[in-house]
Amino acid sequence: MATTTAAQQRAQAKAEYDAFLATCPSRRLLDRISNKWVTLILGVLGRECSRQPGVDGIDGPRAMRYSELSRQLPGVSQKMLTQTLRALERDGLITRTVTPTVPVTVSYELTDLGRSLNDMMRGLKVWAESHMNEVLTNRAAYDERS
Amino acid sequence: MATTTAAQQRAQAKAEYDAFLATCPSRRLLDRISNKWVTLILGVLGRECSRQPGVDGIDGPRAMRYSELSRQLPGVSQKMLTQTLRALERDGLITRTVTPTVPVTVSYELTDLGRSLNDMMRGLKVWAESHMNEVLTNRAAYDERS
DNA sequence: CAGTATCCAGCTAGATACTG
DNA sequence: CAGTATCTAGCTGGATACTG
Repeated sequence: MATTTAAQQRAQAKAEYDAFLATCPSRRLLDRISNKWVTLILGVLGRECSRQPGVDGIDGPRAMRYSELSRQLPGVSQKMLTQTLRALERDGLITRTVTPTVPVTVSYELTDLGRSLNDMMRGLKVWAESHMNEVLTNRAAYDERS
Repeated sequence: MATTTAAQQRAQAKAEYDAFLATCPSRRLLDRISNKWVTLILGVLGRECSRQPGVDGIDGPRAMRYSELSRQLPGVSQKMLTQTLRALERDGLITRTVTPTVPVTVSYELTDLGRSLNDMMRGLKVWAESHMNEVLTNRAAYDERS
């Protein structure tokens, strides 16, 4: 048979769609910010997010040391903290500054790009705070019914 | 010893933080929209996202049938499509309408809440389209260095 | 047509141990 | 202090098969 099968056509459509998604800026952005620790780190570095209970933060972006970040994010493993910080540095969202004291001092700070991202996330936060209750109500109602 | 150990204190801080995150609206929102198929389904139902190559869409929210959604989203498995549609319905973001023809006809449509979410996502899309290139450039530069 | 049911491979977060 | 290295358990997406 010289004609393509339905399965082949579907496979090709999928391949094209995957290629499209791989370059879609929105999808790439979502892939980055959907990570739990990414948003939390950006949050504490920019103090955009609600305060954690019992923790006082000085407002405005500022540099923070590795250990301080670790304390601000209870439950983060060293692996995830380091891994996430590296990824954010790689993307130019934060800077990593090493001061050769003994022992070494490392501090992290938002870049302009990182601050810009944080600003955008505020829109997301606003929507969440004004609509998530409705979502939760819907969810409860749905579960009730079934 | 009557005093708590450092490990105990850390465990408690983690528990408190987890509790905080569990109710944080922004986190809940991110948990919902970070899913690949969620954003894509909301996208095609609202026609907010860029068109897929070779696919023509009529603008404006409208109802779509299960099979049509399936065609618009090459590569989605039946399991994921159904699962995601159910989740969105549960959250009140889309409606599911069953018409008892033979065989049965089912159509999905955005609710006002779903449209509102789509509107918010447009902000995200704008940021992505104007900044993701910079992120990608930073990423490439970082990889170059190492 | 619009699903449901089941099974499995792959990824990843976290725990643990070690170090310049 | 600020990491690196390694191992594993658990979740989730996708493939496959079946159905009112």
